[in-house]
Amino acid sequence: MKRNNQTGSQRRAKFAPQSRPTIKDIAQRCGVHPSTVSRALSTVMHHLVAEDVARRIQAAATALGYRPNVTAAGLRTGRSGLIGVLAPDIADPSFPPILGGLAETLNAAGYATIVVDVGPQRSQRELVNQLVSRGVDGLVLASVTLNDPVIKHCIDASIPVVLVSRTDAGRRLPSVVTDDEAGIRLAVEHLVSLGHRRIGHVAGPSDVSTGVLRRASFVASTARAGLSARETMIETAQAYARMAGRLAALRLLERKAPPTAIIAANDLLAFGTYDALAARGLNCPKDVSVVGHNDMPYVDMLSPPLTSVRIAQRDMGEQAAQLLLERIAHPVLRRSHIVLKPTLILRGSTAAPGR
Amino acid sequence: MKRNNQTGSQRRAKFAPQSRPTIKDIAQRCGVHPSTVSRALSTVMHHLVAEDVARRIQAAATALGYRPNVTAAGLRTGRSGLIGVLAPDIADPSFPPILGGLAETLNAAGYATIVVDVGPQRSQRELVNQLVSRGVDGLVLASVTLNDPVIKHCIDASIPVVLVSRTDAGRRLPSVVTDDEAGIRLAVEHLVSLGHRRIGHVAGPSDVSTGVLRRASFVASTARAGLSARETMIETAQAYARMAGRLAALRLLERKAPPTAIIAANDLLAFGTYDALAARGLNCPKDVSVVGHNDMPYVDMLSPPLTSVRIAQRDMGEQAAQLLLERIAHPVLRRSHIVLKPTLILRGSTAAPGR
DNA sequence: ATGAAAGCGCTAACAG
DNA sequence: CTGTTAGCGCTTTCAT
Repeated sequence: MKRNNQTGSQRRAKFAPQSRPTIKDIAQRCGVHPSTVSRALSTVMHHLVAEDVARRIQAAATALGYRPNVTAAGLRTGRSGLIGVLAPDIADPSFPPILGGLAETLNAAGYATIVVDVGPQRSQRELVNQLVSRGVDGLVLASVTLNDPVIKHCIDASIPVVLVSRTDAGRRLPSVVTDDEAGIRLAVEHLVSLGHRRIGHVAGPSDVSTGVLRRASFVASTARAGLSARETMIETAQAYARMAGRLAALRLLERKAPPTAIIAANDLLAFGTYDALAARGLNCPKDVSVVGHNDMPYVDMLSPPLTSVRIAQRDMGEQAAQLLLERIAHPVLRRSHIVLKPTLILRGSTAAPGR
Repeated sequence: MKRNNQTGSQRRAKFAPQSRPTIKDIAQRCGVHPSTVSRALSTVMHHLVAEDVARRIQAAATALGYRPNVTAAGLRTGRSGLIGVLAPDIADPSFPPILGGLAETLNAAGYATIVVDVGPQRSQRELVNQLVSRGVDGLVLASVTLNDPVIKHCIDASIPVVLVSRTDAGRRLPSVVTDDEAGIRLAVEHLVSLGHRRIGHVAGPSDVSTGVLRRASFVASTARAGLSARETMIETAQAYARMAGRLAALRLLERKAPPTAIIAANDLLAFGTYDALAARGLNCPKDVSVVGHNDMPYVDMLSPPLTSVRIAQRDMGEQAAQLLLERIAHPVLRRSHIVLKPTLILRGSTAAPGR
């Protein structure tokens, strides 16, 4: 049952781009023209070929272990079947679910994804260019800042793009995000209903949409709940990272009238807030309640289990993929911004103010 | 300052594979032959072209915003610059660090990675075939089972492959793994030194190397420490997942002489063990000590903070990438198996046996 | 140092 | 229904 390598090895004398059987090998073996093979193997052109010939070709293909060279096909058709994904930080546990939703939907449509972790300082422009060089058919950006130059770059290059998780300031590109306003409102209302009045916010970076929108919602929601500006306080974290959250939370706790509850703009910042409380010998939730955002996997295992705003990450990924597929099919720049509703998951980190 | 699209749009009358400038456009603009442009833009062939011509070409390239089509280049050279990575579960927080190490090293060498999440039931063979269809230059498998048919498939197809995290039974492919034997031995010695004698093991799935090796080490290490077979007990989890860990741990706790300490084959199983203890109203570490494995990010935030065997994930990724690059350069099947030393990180989940 | 020519594997327009 | 022809964008002989 050993395979015949003859045809494969004779060809390609000078350079050896591919050692697997090609459409030509099958054609030769079946005594037909390569294009007939191409047609027989294509689902869409399949009907143009005689039943029995098609069967013979199929058989030969499997016998030779033929695998189409999608790269070559792509060169011809101009579509690579590749989607580039730019992620802010793969190590952030809130990202995998989004990626899961993205990949599943895109795979189902025949696309593969190239995920690139945008490092701290790396230029997204350059990364986009590299992906374009690879011929990606579309881009998912999970990493944009509010006035990111990459937005204009993508628009100029007229690449199908969808933003996920974050939007740009001008809403120039289609996006799928969570309702940041609603998420923080839920958190504020919950804390106020527990009796908190001095509430602090560990805000996310001010150059990303989630950071500013959640912050704005904190201001608006606390005001609507009747809290005075003096009772509410905000410290901004430099990054969505545990250490940055710790530093910001420490600043909140140093105030003369420190908060009895802290809303963190994301769970990693909430982790840092836990650290800050521990460092100050404060108990959560007895001394200070904490609410996170994103409801990362396993935050129920913390001590205390983290009350957090759950966002539909997987859904977000799926919808973004869907939007991108539409965009690829119809490159019209109709704006569409999908906003998903969050829910508040109550756990042990919030309680009525102590004392 | 608007770009001249003439050349780009005139060409390609019938189909429109690419709307960006090509090597031809530059050649035309500079009054040279396309091959000269190719040479001028290639770092290795660059010396074959006159200094000033090269400069003119470079200038034209940047002016037009030229991006080489690596797909076309790949078709010609037979190398795509793509590496496929098969992951068992992207959502598992121990994976991102490995991926980080992989991607960084491979990117530095000019490769991009396509990460594919091997779902529960999906055939790895088929996924490998899809990646081969995409022309990947090499494969990193983080997902192999002990007698995985995909191994033979890859060997037969003579694709450069490196295993990471797990090995196959026959050690037929190069691999980078942690020293499973040493990791569990550290855990056992630690617990024995604390005074534990009845120790349980929540073993990983018996079809993956980490599962059986850690289990074997548990048996050997406890024996070497002088524990009898009656004092040690093992329950196997069906998967590296929290729920599976919970079920296995519950079985351990149901024994007539339950363990005073449990070593989980990985942190996710340790999470499940925490759940089981909580369900039985037992305190960790007072009633039962727990040791995890992998030292996932943020396990220090659990209650109690998880004592865990730390493995050098990032390093693992880097070394695997290195190995793969060598393998691509020299496809000789010299076996090389890199084993990284783990360390035990002591935290609050282990203490002397209670009462 | 440069141009000419060929071709990687595949698909699609055009004939018949 | 099938063969012919052409060519995607690029690299690499082979001649100058």
